[in-house]
Amino acid sequence: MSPFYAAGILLGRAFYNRDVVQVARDLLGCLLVRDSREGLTAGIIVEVEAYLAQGDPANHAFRGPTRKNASMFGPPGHAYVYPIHSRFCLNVVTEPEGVPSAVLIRAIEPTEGIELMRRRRKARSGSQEVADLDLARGPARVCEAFAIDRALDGWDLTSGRVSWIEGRSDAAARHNSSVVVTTRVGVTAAADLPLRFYLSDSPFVSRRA
DNA sequence: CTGAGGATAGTCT
DNA sequence: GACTATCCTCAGA
Repeated sequence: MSPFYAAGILLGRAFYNRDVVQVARDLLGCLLVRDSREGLTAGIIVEVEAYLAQGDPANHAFRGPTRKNASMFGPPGHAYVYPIHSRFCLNVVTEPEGVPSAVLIRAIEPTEGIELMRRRRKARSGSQEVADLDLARGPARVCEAFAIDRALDGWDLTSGRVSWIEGRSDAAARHNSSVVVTTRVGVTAAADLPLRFYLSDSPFVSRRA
């Protein structure tokens, strides 16, 4: 297996500097970590979507660079965080600098800091208790549970500080019996492209095919 | 389970 | 000022 995948090892620039679909598939089972003043949260990535640099009108960079999508044109391994409907979504930039492709993190299975995630999600949903299965099921919920907002737009995820991603764990690999491929959620353009990937046996996936 | 409605930053006219 | 959007929640069937 590629050294990219080593469990507990920080994913470096080379991991992200590859074809966006390949990176998307390889991110399944990896560990997203967020270190904040409130504490540490982490979880296994179970669902992602790819946004292509070419021929993909659903990509925010489809019509060229703007202030909003600037991070997508930056180096691979940086975060692209953008606001939507009063919430945020986290993408990971892939392929060489100047090529605006990215992977949307759509759902995570929490493994560390679960109590902190419960507090954050509860606070954001009108003090209603949030089921553990729903803590990070959906891209905006991921950002709420992990306290990711616009301040992290452009952040270098290979720095190993504040927020980063580690290679696939053995436990996740065992669970990763198969990957399901479907069309992307919530996009109206290029709605037929098979660019959503999730772990088939994870109950933390946002929507099943 | 599905569908309607809330809600806000960025972009365009 | 109007329109769009990589969504979420909840009411109703």
